[in-house]
Amino acid sequence: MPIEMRPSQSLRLWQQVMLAEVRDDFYDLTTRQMAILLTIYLDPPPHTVRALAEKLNVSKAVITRALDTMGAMKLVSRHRDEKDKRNVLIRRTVEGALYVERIGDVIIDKASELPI
Amino acid sequence: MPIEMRPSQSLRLWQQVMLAEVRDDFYDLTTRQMAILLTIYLDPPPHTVRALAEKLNVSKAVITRALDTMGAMKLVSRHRDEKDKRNVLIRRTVEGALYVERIGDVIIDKASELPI
DNA sequence: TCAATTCGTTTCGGTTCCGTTTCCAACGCG
DNA sequence: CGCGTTGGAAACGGAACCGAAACGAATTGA
Repeated sequence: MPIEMRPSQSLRLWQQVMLAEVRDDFYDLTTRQMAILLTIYLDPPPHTVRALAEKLNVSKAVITRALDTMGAMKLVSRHRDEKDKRNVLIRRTVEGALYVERIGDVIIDKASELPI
Repeated sequence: MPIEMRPSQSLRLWQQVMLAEVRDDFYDLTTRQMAILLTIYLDPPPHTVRALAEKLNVSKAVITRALDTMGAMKLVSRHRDEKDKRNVLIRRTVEGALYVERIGDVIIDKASELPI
């Protein structure tokens, strides 16, 4: 069964998750960074800079910088593609997996508390 | 009935909404700005800088700056409280209401498309 | 009345992000 | 081999944001 929500519920859910994120500010990711992170963790690998840039409709430089930031946070890691050494493959990390998992927990938690 | 989701569904929903936001970049709001905007539109007025700052657990300066930005985008408006002229009351705008409504539409849309 | 408090804004110095352009190593094809 | 193409990073100047602190105006209350 597909998830069904009324407009007021969807917005309230969004607000509650955003508030949780701001209040406990685990990592202060931008919307773009969050979209990149989730794509890396949810879509099947391999992930390259170029492919991510196309999927998000942004420039490659945006992806490179986001990977710099999230790499420093240890949320993702970069590795040269040995098959084609021009490519960089982006991989998940244990820390990143935990972070993403926690986001999912927050969403489910807030969804379950939603007024009917 | 409360909304129920499995972890994979919740994360996929989050990703899809983030991707929609990034790709069509309507307004490029930060997580904080989005939390503030939704609170103004979903929680009952009146909204003051101080109350918003407490609700989000951030400094008043953060709220002031976010209101500057979103005010320039015409998503919210500021008015002096005539009862107590130290206060600033933050109000909704037509443009902001449309924007918030659209976010709700995206969430519902993406939720309905979620794999079972 | 006048000092203390409250509210929101502004300023400071610093960091991070942005878009664009330029660069370089690796590839692939003639 | 040489040369155009590709993938990603680096460089550039500009814009936005940050926390902390200082600031004025409005209010309170002794």
